[in-house]
Amino acid sequence: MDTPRTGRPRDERVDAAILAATRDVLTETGYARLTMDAVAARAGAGKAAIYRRYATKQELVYAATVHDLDLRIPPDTGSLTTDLKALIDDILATMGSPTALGSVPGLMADVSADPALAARFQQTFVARQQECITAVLDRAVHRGELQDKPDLDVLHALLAGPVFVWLYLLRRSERDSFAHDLATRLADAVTK
Amino acid sequence: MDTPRTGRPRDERVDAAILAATRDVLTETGYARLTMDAVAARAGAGKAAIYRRYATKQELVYAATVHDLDLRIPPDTGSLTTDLKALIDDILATMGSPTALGSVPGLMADVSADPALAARFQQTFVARQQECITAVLDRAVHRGELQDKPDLDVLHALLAGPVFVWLYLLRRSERDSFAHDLATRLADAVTK
Amino acid sequence: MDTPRTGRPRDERVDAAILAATRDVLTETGYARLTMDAVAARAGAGKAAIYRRYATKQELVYAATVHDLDLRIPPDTGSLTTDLKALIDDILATMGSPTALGSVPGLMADVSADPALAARFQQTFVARQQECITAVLDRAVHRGELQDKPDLDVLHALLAGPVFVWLYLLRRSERDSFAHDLATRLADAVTK
Amino acid sequence: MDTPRTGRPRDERVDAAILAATRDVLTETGYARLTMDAVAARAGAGKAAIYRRYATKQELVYAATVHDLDLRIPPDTGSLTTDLKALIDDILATMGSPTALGSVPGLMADVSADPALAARFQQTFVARQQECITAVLDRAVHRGELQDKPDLDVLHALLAGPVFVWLYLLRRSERDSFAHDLATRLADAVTK
DNA sequence: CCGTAAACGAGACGGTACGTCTGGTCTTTGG
DNA sequence: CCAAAGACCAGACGTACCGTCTCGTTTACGG
Repeated sequence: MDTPRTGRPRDERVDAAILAATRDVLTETGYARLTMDAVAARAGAGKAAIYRRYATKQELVYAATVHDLDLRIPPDTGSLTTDLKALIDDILATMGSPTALGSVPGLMADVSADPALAARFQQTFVARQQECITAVLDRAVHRGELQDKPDLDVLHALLAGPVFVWLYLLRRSERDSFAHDLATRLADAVTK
Repeated sequence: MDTPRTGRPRDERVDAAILAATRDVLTETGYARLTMDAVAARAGAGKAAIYRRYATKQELVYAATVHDLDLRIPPDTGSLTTDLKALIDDILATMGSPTALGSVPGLMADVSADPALAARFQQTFVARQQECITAVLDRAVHRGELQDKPDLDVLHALLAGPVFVWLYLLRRSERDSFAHDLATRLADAVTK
Repeated sequence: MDTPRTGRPRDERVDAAILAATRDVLTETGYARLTMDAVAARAGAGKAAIYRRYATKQELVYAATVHDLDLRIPPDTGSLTTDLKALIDDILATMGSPTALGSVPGLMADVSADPALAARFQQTFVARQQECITAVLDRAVHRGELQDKPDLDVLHALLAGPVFVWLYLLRRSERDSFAHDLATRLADAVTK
Repeated sequence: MDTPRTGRPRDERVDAAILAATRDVLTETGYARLTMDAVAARAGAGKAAIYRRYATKQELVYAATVHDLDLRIPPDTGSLTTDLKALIDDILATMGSPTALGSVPGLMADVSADPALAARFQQTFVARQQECITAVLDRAVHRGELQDKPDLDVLHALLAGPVFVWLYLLRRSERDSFAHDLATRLADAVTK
């Protein structure tokens, strides 16, 4: 490894302060108006301390945001429809937090512009969502609700896409009824 | 109105050159690295000529991009599934053009950050997509494939969301098979 | 020339404001604590306006300082000693101004570190001082006070050097008596 | 005093390495581009080892430079002119060394900006030069070459100033002829 | 057919943020 | 307690971009 053996170690409180400050600024002003100086000032840190950890502004926002978007495998609720509903609720909750609302659209733009960031996005965010979907589908197969599992990418797109569009583009109907309607229709779409 | 009565009229070739230059720059370098100076230089125009037409960079990109995203009402293909397939193909084609690939994610970030832009986005892009969806659903009801039409926003999210996710996030499976799979499952989801 | 033919011309008031602001900041805080941001703020200008005119901080300070160090040919006072006294007084006045006191030592360091700046320094400041010395010597020869003129560089060093040392290093004796003593001794040194 | 009584004694090799590294960097890149990190790296030392010895960058450069500028009382050569010549040669040699050429102008800027440093400069460098001048003058008085000694500060300025200007500003004529010419004229200036 | 008004290319303007670098301090491990 | 290593804060550096403004010139329309 290239881990240094000597010298002053990184201060974990600085790590935390930087990420917390980033989230604060994102929540208050949104991605477009986030500045590195503002984050540094808020964190009580120097800019060098930030750039020692993250090479660019995009990496910083990525790190501060993606960590909070982490999903847990949804608990078994007894049926495919309710499992999907739980998963959708979880995604809506994480992607709909005040911080996420301010940062995710900008983050998506960064990710689609930077292959390196895109690769990391695949391995963390996308992979994690697909794990959760796989778990739900496996349970449905085990219950006998499904004969064969649909293409994972298609189902992923069918689940995450509508949530994304509703959160960042439409946001008109009531949230829970949207989640319920979506879960029901997805179950139908999958079970044919 | 604020229509001027006298003075030199706007040169339409400048209009066209600006939009063409914007699309070129978007395609080559993407939204993040598009600069107004680059567009002006490419168009052989001054920056004032751009700002006379578009108040901000966002408006310029919006105008250059959204015009090409315009959908036509899909022709009647005889069934709901094939109608949906045609609509999805159309959306994939317009949103998947080289220009759109470079600009849409950034444009979405702008839209979600600027309420004024969001309103215009609703009235043009979103409304147009929903018109097409409504036409397809009406035909399905008329054919007797559907009893009652689902909530428009939910179906819109169900259709546009997966397309968006596949284009800008996943893009792994083959395009036509994705479109086919998605159309089939949407038809199932709608007809129950 | 590479003078641009089109475009907005430089605003002379900005030129003046930048130089005036530079002199103000030099006088108030000295060279070591002068910052480009402070100059820009004081001038009511953007940093780009400064860097469009001066490539580096050194060039800016050089331009702002050297202009004020310009000497006039001393008037004929009737004798070599009094001519030298007048010249020394002039140098003491220009190099001893509040702005010069704050900037000259730093400027000398820049000049001796940057050959390009040194060349310009030779052609303006140094050449101008030597013109004045030459004029004084010529008059002395014409009066018959001198048979042959001493080496110009040596006399230049003999005149400017002590002034420099007194101003920036010693500064203990009373100024006019120093000038008088120096002028007398230089006249002796020259006339043998 | 703040002399430590216990613990590990300072490593004299580190002392030497720091000063040697400072002189190397000064010679190679000049004062303006000397950084503490560069000195530390070159010395194979940590920055703390430097700051434990010198409070500021200025003090470090001062220490590294001034030590080499130390003059010895010039030996009696039999006449005022030759004594002055010997002293001038010594000053030219010390202030004209590669290290001094790179550091003295910057050092002068520091000294004139920082009263504390100026005081130490007076007590070491300036005082030492004046000791040498005094010794030369005393000998001249003793020989009967001089009736009364001139003002020490004025003579100091008359001697050191020209040397400084020639070394750092003009540097055109041949060195030894400059020294000879200067010594002769100073002797004339002093003896009237 | 001439004057007015607004368009045009070019590029300077004030302002803001970027990512880098430096100075001087602090904190670790190890001798 | 001292050593090297290197993280820390603060803040200046020079660059890039935005949206505005100013130049000198060109081009339509109305009187």
